[in-house]
Amino acid sequence: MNNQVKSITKKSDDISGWYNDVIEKAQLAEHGPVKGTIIFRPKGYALWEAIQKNLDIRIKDLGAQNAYFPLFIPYSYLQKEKAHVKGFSPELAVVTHGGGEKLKEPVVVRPTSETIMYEAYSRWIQSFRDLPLIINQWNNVVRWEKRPYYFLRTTEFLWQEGHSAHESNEDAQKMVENALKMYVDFYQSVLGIYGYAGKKSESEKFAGADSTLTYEMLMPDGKIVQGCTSHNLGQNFAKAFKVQYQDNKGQQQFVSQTSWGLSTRSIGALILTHGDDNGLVLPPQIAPTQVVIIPIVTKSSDHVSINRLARQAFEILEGNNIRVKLDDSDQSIGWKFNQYDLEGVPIRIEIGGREAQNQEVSIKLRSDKGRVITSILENVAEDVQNLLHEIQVIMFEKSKKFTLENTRQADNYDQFKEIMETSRGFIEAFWCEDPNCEAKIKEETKATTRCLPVNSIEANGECIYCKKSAKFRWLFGQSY
RNA sequence: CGGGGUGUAGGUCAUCGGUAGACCGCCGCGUUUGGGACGCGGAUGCAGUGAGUUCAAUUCUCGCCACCCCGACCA
Repeated sequence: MNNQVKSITKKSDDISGWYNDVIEKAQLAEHGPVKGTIIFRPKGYALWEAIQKNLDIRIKDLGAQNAYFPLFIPYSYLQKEKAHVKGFSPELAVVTHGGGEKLKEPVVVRPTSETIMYEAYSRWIQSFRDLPLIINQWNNVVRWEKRPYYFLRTTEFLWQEGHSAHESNEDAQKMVENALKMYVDFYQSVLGIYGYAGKKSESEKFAGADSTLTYEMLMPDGKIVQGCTSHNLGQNFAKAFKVQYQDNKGQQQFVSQTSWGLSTRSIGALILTHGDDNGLVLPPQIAPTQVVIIPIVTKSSDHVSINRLARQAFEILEGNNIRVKLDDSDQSIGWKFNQYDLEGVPIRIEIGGREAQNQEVSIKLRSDKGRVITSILENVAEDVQNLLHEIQVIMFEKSKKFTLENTRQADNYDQFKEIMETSRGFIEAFWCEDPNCEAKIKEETKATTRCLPVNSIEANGECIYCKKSAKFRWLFGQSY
C-alpha cells in the first residue's frame, strides 16, 4: 500500500493544492491541452447537469424561453457599444482565418452574447406587443484568462445567459431583481452556500451596463467568489443596436434591457465551500448520487440475504425518487468507502452480515463520520429523506455561520488593512464611492468592493480611505 | 505581461554521457473483503521539440513549444 499516491493535500495546509487534488482525484475535471481549458469528466459534468436541471426550471419560471445563438460574432458587432468593447477587448479570442483563407472581417469567439442577440432583437421587436422578450441560452463562452484556475477562472466556461427587453426601465429593473432573487435562492437552498446579494460599484459593474447585481460568497481561504450577475443594461445596447418598438401612441421607443448569468464557476464555489480533507462534500440537492448502498460480504457471510436486502433497499429508495446507487462491484470495502467519501456522496448505507441477520440497514453520513443510524426497510425511505433534508440544512447553516463570523466592520483604514493582512473575509466599511479611493484601497490591500448589500441603511459616515462623507458601508474583500 | 518551476509508461516521479526504472493504476490467475487487501505472472516508452557538442545524448549546451504555480490584469 502506498498512501502517498492516494492521499490528498490537506485543505488547511494548502487550499489550492487541496482544490486541484480533489478535482483531479474525484475525476471532476482535468486540464485541456490549451491553457485555461478544462475537460469536464463525467463526474464533473454531472454536477453541471444537476445545476442546469434545477436552474432551468427557475429560469423558465421567470418567463424565459431557451434559444441558441452562434459562437462566432462579427468583430464589428462588439464595437457598437463603446464600454462593452473596451471592457472585453483584452480577453477576446479572435479568429482571423477560416477555410484556409484570411477572413475579410475577423470573427470573435463570444465572450458573452449581448451583441449578437440584440442585433436579432432589433429585427424581432417592432411593437410594444412584442415585449417583454426574455430569452435564455445555455452555452459556452471564451475569455482569454491569463491565470486560469479550475472552474473559477477558465478560458472557456459554460453558463447560461438570460437576455430580456422591456418597455420601461422599471420593468427591466424588476427583471434584474427577480433574476438575482432566483440565483440567491438557488445558491442558498440548492448549493447550500451563504453569501451577500447587492449592487456592484461603478468600476466593478459589467462593461456596458447601467448597474450590476451580484451574489458574493466567502470561501474558506478568506477570498470571495462572485456567484452570478444580473445587469440592468438600460438603453445602452438598445441605442447601439437600434432595438426599438412602437408604443401604443405610435411613438418609437428604445427598449430597456437586462442580462443575467450563472456559470460553471458555481462548481468551484461548491467544492471550496463544502469539501474537506477526504474530498468533496455535496449538498443532497445537487449530489448526482445521494445515497450509495454498499453490501459487505465476507467469505462466511450469507451472500444471498445480504444481496437481497441491499437490492430491496435500493428499489425502495429508487421508487421514492432518491438518487441511489448500489455498488456490488468487487472492489474492497475500504476502497469503496474512500471512493465515495472522495466523491462526496451524502449518505452511505452499509448492509453486511449483521444487518442481514437483523433485517436492518446502517446509515452513515458523509459529513458526520461519527454518526450511524439504523433503519429497517419499512422506514428507510423516510429516514433517508429526513436525513438528506437535515444534511442540506446543516451544510447551509455552516456556510452561513462561517460567513457571518468572517464579516467584520472596519471603522478606520488601519483596522481595514489589519483584517486584510490576517483573516481577510468580508469587510464592511464606509466608502465615498469615488473610484479613486476604491483603486487605492485595492492597490494597497488587494481588497475590492464586492457589493453594496441590498437593504443597506443610509448613515452619516466617513470614507475609510479619504475620510470624506460616505452614505453606506460597502462590502470589501479579495476576489478570486 | 513579469517571476519561478516542470516536460521520462495512463498517473506521480526516480535515474543517468553507453539507448530506462520504482510506486500507483491496468490485464490474467488464485486467496481475500465491517475504512484505500495480498501473492504470482503480464502489458504499456520515438524520454515535449529542433539544433549543437560527442564514437555515443533521456542525460551536457543553446533555441523553440507547451503546461503548472505565484504576481499583475480581468466579466
